[in-house]
Amino acid sequence: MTHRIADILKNGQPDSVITIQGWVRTKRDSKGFAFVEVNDGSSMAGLQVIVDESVPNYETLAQVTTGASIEISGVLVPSPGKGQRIELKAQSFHLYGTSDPETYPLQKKRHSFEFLRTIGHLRSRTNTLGAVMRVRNACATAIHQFFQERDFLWMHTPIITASDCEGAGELFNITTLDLTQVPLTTEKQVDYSQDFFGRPAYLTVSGQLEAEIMALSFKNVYTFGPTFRAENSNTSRHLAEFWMVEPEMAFCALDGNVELAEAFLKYVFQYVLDHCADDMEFFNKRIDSSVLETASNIIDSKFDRITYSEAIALLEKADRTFEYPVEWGIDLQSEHERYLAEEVFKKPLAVTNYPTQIKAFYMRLDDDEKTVAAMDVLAPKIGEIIGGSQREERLDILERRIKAHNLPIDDYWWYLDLRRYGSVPHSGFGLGFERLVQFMTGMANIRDVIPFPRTPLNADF
RNA sequence: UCCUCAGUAGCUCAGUGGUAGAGCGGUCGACUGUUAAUCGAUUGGUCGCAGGUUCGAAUCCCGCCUGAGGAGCCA
Repeated sequence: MTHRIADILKNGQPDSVITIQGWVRTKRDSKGFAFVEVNDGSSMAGLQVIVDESVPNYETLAQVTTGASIEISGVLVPSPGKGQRIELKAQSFHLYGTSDPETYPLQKKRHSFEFLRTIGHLRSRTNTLGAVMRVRNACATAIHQFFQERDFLWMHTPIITASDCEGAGELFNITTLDLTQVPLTTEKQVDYSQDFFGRPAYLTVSGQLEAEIMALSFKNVYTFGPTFRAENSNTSRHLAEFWMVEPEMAFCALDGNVELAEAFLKYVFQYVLDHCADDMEFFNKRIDSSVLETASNIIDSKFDRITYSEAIALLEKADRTFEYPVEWGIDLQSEHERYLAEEVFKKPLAVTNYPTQIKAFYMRLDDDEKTVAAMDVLAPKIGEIIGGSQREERLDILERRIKAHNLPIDDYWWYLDLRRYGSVPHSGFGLGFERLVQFMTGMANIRDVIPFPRTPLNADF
């Protein structure tokens, strides 16, 4: 039986006989003995192992270099050196796979994230990416735990969609047609009747509409899965393939939606602090010295709530000029969102009731019809982290709004049916999972918080 | 997609018209408690690609490719 290094570092007692398996991070040689630091991905810190001449096969230690895979058995002893409570005195070791130091790209020194992206198959062995992946895993666990504790059903909404009526962003077309010989109709259009689904098909850009179907059967549901946008956007906040969390609640108005969003963020941040303390300290020390403060700020402060109109009033009386001028009716720019979250409130806030013209057709029309029941949660440093709304549940108004947006109303037959048969007020929101991990860790680039980022011109690994 | 910047050794970078450089890494050696070990020696190049100007180009000009930051769009 082998031991997990994280458990040994935390609970390992002197004189215990243990076996570990992992990858060598560094080796420090001296005459007659060497220190080997081994990491198995279970924690930020590795276990320091002392191998001296008395160990069988000592001569093969020369091949134990950075990146090599190894199994070591020995006795735990208190460490006389600084930096670790205990260390492993090796009695035997087995070298599984060597790692040629001439060509192994990871060095002991710090690498740029840009370089690490070019070695996506090895970067997860670094301190930072290791910490990111553990935090990412904890976030995902926290999300499921949060919703499951509240009896939300996890719903697997489709990844392939045959209607482009979701209306958010550019879609990836999927097809089994021979692209070197595309069948054409008599009107010289692509003849999709010969394609796999007999019609154009795409990768999903949102599971919301299907989540609404499920909410109107099970009351509270959530989706958590991959989402695709074919936008040619090259920023530190966009991916072509990302994961999205979308809760949807029946018999729930906008207030309940804001309450859920607040409870959700607090829960996830607390969970990660509880389960990834070392990793979070690492981010605070090496990546962004404000992540711990931000986390406690999220957990401890009651989110403020203001309407869009109140937000505009605050921006208009701000003693500074914005690149984008402020007036009622504009969509809030990132500079506006950051001003509100970072300088006015200095904590997360929910902005509600945006102008009808700038929001999606499915958001519930307010009584004056000038605004809709939308909500965005704005956070310091990151801006919008959650976007959601109460959905329009009134059939006649929804039909009117679909027409006003010049959308093909026949495509929405099933969405309208939900308002025809047992319609109820319902609400939900969407959260970009990678942006949450970014927010949590302080990582500047979204490509470094997902194992294998897909962006324009980049689909390696 | 737009704007700005960048691309030189395995990595991080210096080098603004005249012999291709440094630190780190790697290799070899020394060292009985290291922690980014230390010390000594050594190794290492299609200067992104293609064209042009020039006696001479990493350096100046044109085009392209790739990356980063910002913007837009958004999650």
